[in-house]
Amino acid sequence: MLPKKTKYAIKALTALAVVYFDKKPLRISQIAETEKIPRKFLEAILLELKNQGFVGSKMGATGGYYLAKHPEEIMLSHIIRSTGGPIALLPCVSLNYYEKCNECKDEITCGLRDVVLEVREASLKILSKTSLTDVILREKRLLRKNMK
Amino acid sequence: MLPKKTKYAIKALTALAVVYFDKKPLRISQIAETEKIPRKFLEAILLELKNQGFVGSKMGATGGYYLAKHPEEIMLSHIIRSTGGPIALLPCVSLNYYEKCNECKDEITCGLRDVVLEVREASLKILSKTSLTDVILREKRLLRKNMK
DNA sequence: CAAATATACTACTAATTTAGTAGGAATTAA
DNA sequence: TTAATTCCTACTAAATTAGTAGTATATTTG
Repeated sequence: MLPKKTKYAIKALTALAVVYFDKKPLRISQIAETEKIPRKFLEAILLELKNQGFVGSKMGATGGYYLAKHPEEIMLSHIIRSTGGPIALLPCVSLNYYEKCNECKDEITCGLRDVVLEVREASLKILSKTSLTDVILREKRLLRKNMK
Repeated sequence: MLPKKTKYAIKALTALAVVYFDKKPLRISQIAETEKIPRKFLEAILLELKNQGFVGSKMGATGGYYLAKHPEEIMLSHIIRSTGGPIALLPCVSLNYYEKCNECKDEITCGLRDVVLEVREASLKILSKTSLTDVILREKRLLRKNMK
């Protein structure tokens, strides 16, 4: 499961992506309200996202956050990794949270590892080609579909 | 990530699957040693797997555990679910650990949910058709491949 | 029957992770 | 100068994970 932090990060970045072309920053409290994310927690998350280059910020009155890259360039896999949400089912097949498997004498010939490797690849295939723009597009499609 | 419990469960069941046709039970301590699983922890896990119908047991001297079903019938998805390892990335798309998403006004039109739903389906497709027999087969194949 | 060897079962516990919160410093616009 | 905002450090409470301890119960074998 992804931590809430990761989910909040994706939600917040998507909110910023929606207004990307407005060229005006969005306040933390605005995002917190519309996305129903605890204010202070979101503050910490956005700060981290800033340090990782996803967003930029403007301080002081009329300040706020804005996307630092084009929403098409920000992939869900990037966000997940940067906010500590591992994609792999086991550490021994994780690209970013790799840990040697203590039990296995030989990882290369582990049958279980072979399976979870396949699962990771299937998941990553989707997450690494889905951008913030795609998330917004999906939302729009779903809305249309449910209007009818 | 899957909890260690789940990983240990799969490892232990695979060990039992290997000797399935011997018709003799395997002692906890034997499994614990060869799979490098903490003895007492494995004891608790096997007991749970027994209550869930995966394995049977024989008490007393010469006792131990054995698979209660044919290894081809036991799928990784079953084991993962029964030992508390969620497959989905978010609770709102989990079949067995579903929880309503507090943030979403409408889950049906959530773009993020749409993506993680796709990821869950891709993962499940693999895990629900991979049996203990398949895990052993993969292991054998990997061994041959690495011998050359 | 007694001893040895298993599993069965209940009840803890210690460490880690998660999901936050509190409070003030720094910055900027009006 | 004041109000509004982000920046930053330092906590904290609750939940989860990964076990362990100890004893009861069952079974084989001599």
